[in-house]
Formats: sequence, C-alpha cells, structure tokens
Amino acid sequence: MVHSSPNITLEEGAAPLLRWYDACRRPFPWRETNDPYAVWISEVMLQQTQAARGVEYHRRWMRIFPTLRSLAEAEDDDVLKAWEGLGYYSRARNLLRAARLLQARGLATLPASFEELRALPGIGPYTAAAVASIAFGLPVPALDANGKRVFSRLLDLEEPVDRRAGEKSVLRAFVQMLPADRPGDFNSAIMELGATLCAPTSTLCGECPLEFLCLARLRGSALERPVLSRQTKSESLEGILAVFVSGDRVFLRRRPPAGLWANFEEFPWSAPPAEQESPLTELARRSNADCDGEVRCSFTKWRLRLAVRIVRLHAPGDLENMNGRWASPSELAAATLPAGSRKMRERLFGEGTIPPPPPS
DNA sequence: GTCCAGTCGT
DNA sequence: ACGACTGGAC
Repeated sequence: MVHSSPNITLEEGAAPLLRWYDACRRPFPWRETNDPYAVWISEVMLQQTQAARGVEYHRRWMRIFPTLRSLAEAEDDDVLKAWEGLGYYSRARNLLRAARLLQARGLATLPASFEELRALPGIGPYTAAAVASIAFGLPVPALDANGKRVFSRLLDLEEPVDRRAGEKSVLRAFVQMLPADRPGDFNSAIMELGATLCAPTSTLCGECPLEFLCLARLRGSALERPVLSRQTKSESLEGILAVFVSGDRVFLRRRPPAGLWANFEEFPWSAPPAEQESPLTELARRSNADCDGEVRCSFTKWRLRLAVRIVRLHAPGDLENMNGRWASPSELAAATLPAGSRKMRERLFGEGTIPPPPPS
C-alpha cells in the first residue's frame, strides 16, 4: 500500500527499515564484528570495491594485520602487497599513516569521536561517520552515494544532490530518520537498500520497507532521481556585446526562429565559437566606441565575458536592414531577454544611459 | 569510449 | 569549487 496516510513522517521509516535489514542483510565478515579497526578497514576497502569482491581482501587483510598495532608495525611493502589488486594505493598508504599516527600517540584503538576520526589521513566525512556509528554507536549520518540516491527518492528531490543545497536537504531528512538506538545498523541499512533494492537504474519497490513513505514511488519518478548538476567542464570565452543607442532608444536584435533562445530579443553579441560574429557586432567592434565594462554570463557549457561597446548613432536608419527594432525605454523594460542582456538592461537603466521608464 | 566514486590537494 | 586518483560498470 502506498501512502495510506497523508501525515506520514520520516521517523516512521526507521523501524521497518531496521526490520528489513535484520532479515535480509547480506552476511559480510565486517558485519560480524564491532571491532573499530575491522570496521575502518572495511569502509576504506568498500570505498572503491563492490562488497562481494571486498570480502576476500578483508579476510586476508585481517589475517595478515589483525590489529591496529600489527598494522602500525608493518612494513610499507607488506601493506601495499596486501592491497595489491584493489587500486587506489594512496588509501593503503593512508591506512598505514593513520595507524602509525595513532600508535605514536600511544593509542591502542581508533578514537571514538567523529571529529578525531575525520582528522586522520584517508578519512573524510563519510568514513568518519561510518566508523563512528557502526563501531562506536554514535548517532551521525554516514552519507554516501547510496544514501543520496535513497533519500533523493524518498523526498522526490529536484535539487541536484551534488550541490550544497541538495546535500543539505538529504542530510536533514537522513538525520530526521536516524534512530538514536541503532545508528550504525541504520546507516548500513540505508546503504544496503541502495545496493540491493534502490539501485541506480533499477528498483524493486515492491520489496522496499520504505515504499510507504517514498514520494518518488508515489509519483513514478524514482529513476529520475537523484538529479545531478552538470558535470561537463565549462569553457571560458571572451566576446563583445553591442549596445546601439539613438536618442533614448536602443537596438534589440531578434534571434532566429530555431536554435538557442529561438525568437528571443537581445543585445547583439558574439563570442565564437558559441556565438558567431555578425554584421552588428563587427560594426560595433570597428566603431571607435570605448569599451564600457563587461558583462559576465554563462549558458550550457560556456562561461562568457563580453566587453560592452556602447555605440551612439545619429541616424538609426543605418541599421534598417538588420533583423531587430529600435526599442523605446518602456519597450526595453517590457522585453523578455536572456540573462546576459537582462544584466545589460539593468545597467543601462541604473547608470542612466537610458532614462528608466516610470513604473507602470 | 563515458560516467561514477570518497578523499586530497590546490 | 574543481581536478586527480584508479578501476569497474555500462
């Protein structure tokens, strides 16, 4: 049954989730122990390895280096040998560095606080929270990619989870559901859910213990979550933005009926190869008008810095063959413009280059 | 070939 | 905030 009550809160998810985890969790060796050292090793290994593949490495590692002390006293080469095949060897080196650091401080085990764990080499927010909760029972959320996926679906979150706002939303929900009595099992259960039922490109919602409070399930949007912000690298371009002025009117060109910003009006601009030079921008470039600051804007993958040229024409007819119009101040104010031109319009009105029309 | 994952270095 | 690391999944 989906959403039998309109007043379901996230807290109600913890108990069913833990019941499901108790019944269905996969029996990994690191789940048989609360030894902080064993938990730490497993979390670092699992950062880049599927759990099934990590099992043998973890068993072997615990046989060769069964305690924090044995690791701290090990030879570099032996440690790297035990890691061989897992890749990301800096993580093995960080394990060793951390073990020796603790040994040098006279500590026989890992510190039982999120902040102290977080300060060790190779331990970031995720690993610190995982060890703190699983080994020490501290109520901190261990948020990894699984958790981001699960909670972005529970909330049907449209914010990108790889941006600050989206991650904050996810963490808020996570902490709200996190039970004080079994935080470690809860963190493991969220990750187990993401690894088995709530996978990136397939879901088994019918078996999910949180189906009853999942908004994405309700709306059929599970596979659209999580939303990620654009990862494509942006490219910086320099170009020109032309403001033709005649009296109190400015020239707005109309964009072609297809493609980027189809049919929009805007100040003529160019920034090859994102936007080719046009007769208008060439005219502005060749005019002796001084540059008057710049406008920055970005779209798709481009980041633009456009040098502003204000070109005063005494005979507006010079542009009569161009596709566009001479806009009065009120027409300019009413026009629908893309972001860059909008910034330019604000500046023209703000600096009094064009008299701002009275507010309608 | 492209995307993804925690942490570190910049 | 962004790329490097590195191997696996797709």
